[in-house]
Amino acid sequence: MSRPLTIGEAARASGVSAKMIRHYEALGLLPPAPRRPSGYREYDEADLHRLRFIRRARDLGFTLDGIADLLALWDDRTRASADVKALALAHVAELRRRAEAIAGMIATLERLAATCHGDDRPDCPILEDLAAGRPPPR
Amino acid sequence: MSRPLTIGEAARASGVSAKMIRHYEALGLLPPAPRRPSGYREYDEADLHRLRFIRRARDLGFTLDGIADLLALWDDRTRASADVKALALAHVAELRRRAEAIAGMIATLERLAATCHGDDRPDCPILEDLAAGRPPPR
DNA sequence: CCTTGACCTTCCCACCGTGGGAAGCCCTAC
DNA sequence: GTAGGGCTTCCCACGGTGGGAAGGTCAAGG
Repeated sequence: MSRPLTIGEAARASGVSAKMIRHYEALGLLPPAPRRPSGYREYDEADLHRLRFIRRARDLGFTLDGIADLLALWDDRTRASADVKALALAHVAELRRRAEAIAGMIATLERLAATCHGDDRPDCPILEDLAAGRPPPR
Repeated sequence: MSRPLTIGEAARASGVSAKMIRHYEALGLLPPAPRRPSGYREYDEADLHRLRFIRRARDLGFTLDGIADLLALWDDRTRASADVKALALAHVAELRRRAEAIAGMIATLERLAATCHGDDRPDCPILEDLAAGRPPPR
């Protein structure tokens, strides 16, 4: 039974900035915080829990939309674990797509950089390749 | 010596949308296009070349700032190829950082998903882990 | 010549997620 | 009672892209 926290304290304790806490509340990820007569928001342990949940999910690359879905499942004690797993795996698939895209870029750039002698002469296969600009696929 | 292109034709030929062509011009990545008396922009082969350069650089994940740097080097016929190579390798380093961050997320999520039985029972280690929310590193 | 439809112009607004900062009130410790 | 830090709301910015409104222009066909 501890004293309620101010938004700044909740921010420090959760790793979510005060600015973002207000924003998440406005988005509906958090229930509207109760207010002191002065208008100050108050937070308790349950709110901290939810904030840390959000923080962790963001660290795992979930979008706020995805987090909203996760929170809905979290709030529903009768959810099937399969639902959560499906969400997680769909996100993994998305992350893999991004990773592959990046890997492709790295491969191309490494290949180009390898053929660039990198001295003070001006000719450079990297720029030449960029300039070549093969026919745009779309 | 062909007829100048309209912005729409340049867009189709370069893979950069008309909207983005105007935007890039406003940003200074492209020189202001000459105009017909009606105000229509006109593009020639050199412009197409530059647009395809930008398109390709974006496909390789360069930011518009990075592209501005690349274009400056491209425009400077006396640049040292080492300068270009340094830019490219710095970008590769950045891409690698992103790829590693994503790989970490994937690893964590896969580990969690593996321990989630994924049936219609409600208990789920994925949500439990998110909820646990270890002390925020910052 | 005139209409039609595709194209162009500028302008503003949206997304996502986050931060900066102004103007003004509140709370605590001295 | 005053100083300082914290809180409130509000608007604006970033990067990069798209949507769409309101209006002018072009080419082809009748």
